[in-house]
Amino acid sequence: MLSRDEIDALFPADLPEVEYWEQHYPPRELADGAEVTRLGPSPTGFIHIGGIYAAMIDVDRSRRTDGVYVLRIEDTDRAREVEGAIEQFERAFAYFGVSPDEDDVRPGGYGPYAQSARERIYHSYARELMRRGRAYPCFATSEQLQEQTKVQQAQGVPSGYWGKWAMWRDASDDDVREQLAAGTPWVVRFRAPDDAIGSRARFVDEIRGPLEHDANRNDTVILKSSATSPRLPTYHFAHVVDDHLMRITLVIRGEEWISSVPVHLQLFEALELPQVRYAHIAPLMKQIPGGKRKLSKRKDPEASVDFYVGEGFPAPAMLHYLRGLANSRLADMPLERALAEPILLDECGVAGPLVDLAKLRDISGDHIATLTGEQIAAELRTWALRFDESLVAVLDDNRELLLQALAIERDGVDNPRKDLRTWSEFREVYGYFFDELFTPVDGPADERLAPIGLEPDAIRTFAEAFRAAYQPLADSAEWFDQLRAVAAEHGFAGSVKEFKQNRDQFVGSIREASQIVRVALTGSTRSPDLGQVAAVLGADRVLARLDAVVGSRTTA
RNA sequence: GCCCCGUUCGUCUAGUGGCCUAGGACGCUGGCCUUUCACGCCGGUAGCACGGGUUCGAAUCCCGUACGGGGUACCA
Repeated sequence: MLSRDEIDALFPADLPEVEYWEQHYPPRELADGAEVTRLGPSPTGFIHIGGIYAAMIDVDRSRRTDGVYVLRIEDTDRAREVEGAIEQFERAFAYFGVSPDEDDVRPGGYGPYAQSARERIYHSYARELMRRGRAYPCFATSEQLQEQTKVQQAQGVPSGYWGKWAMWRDASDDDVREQLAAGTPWVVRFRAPDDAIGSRARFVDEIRGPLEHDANRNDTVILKSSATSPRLPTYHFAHVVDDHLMRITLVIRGEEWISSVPVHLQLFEALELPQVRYAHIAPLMKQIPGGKRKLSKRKDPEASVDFYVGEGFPAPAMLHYLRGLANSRLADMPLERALAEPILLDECGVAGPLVDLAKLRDISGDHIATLTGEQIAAELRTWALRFDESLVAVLDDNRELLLQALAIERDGVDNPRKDLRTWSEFREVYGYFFDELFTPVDGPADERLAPIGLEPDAIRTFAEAFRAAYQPLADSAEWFDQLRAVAAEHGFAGSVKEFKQNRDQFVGSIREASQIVRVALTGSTRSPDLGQVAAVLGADRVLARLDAVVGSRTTA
């Protein structure tokens, strides 16, 4: 082992001792039971919906216990960094109400909160480990390591840097000095405990209970190689140092980390630091032919938070859905209560759930149905500002019309319609109220009229007659009576039942007649009560749209 | 290869040895309500991965197998 002076010479002379950091980041003064949680995203592109899922649980645990939720940017892999990723995080977290209590824009005394800015801290601890003989420099090249892995695989022994394969673990001081003097690039490796091989690591996971794993035998890298600053730590080392110094109590992270817990435990022990507690959550999955897999950033648009925000799923609906995934107890509650109730770790599922957009849409529709027209107008506008610029102008120019349209079967009704599930659906579901967003049908043969199942001639005839007799009656029942009257005159049965009993005697039933008018006015076979729609539209629009069905032969 | 985590209706799940001829929700679907579209209401559909144990009794406990996910990186 190198002398203390030789080890210290590998680091800047003014590098603080670990005691300095311990005092600089003292234990937090929080009540008993307060949880300090953290999320450590890498700025490698868009934020994954799983990140929001984890953040939501972090926020819940910390707020419930009067603790703190910290956001730490894990940017130790500079090669994968993407420009603007941090701003994107900020926006996504704000949208879902899971902004951190502490990060670089809301410093809390435990920063900096980006790992790339914490280099000196890691170095202090790495040097300390080296002084204690618990870490050492390694000069192996990646070619050497790859070659060794091949040999290990051929021999059927576990691959890795351990036992006799750990070539620099017990190298002579002279060999080390020689490499250092020659300027060979080096990394710092942790010296796994000598008794690790063959022993087991045991720990308790807050979600899964007692877990057991082979103890780590690898001398894992803790400081990566780099000729110039920054010489960054690996995840394992950064996790231990940061989570200790930030005084994190509860680490909630993906289950892919379970296999790494043994090395983390060894690191805490070697540094003589108290352990954090762990909760490993199941990953969000996606259905694929023949099975399911983890939602992939690259392949699945619905893995991205942008997808949900862009589609216009309201944040409360998303949160309700995500909470239900975490604790199924919450899925069955009304939204407001589901958001207020705590997320319990021991109730979290252990198998990765599939993200079910049909279910999300259902929840979203339920939520929007509880909003007032004013609220919908406001939310919709906020969404459109970002994703549908041209819609904003239409909404602003027709505010009264918009509110009237939204009021149909919503205001003062026991069970509002659930026709709007996302903001992006607005154009499709309510667009026909606005001339700017509506394309009138193109004659009786327009394909939008096809689902009714009548001949174009019959459609034209009825539309023409209805148009001729049209009265803009305000009362919805009276309004519909005139439709019934015209329908009866033109051979439509008064009820579906009547029509079914004597098909040959009728052109269709009141249903078909109504649908002709519905498609004429709205372009769709689905819409709220026709009388109310017509009242909001106004007589001029109604007549013009009926004319459009009749077609060029009798343009009004 | 080795190690770890998992596996209840299509999906999310309840279920911790008898309350389970397995409950709820979404989806799909039949009907009712209705002058039209919906909403709502009532009903239906469909599941304990497989094989051995333990037990008077197992979805629940044990063992094995299969399948899925993850780890075995100077990625996180």
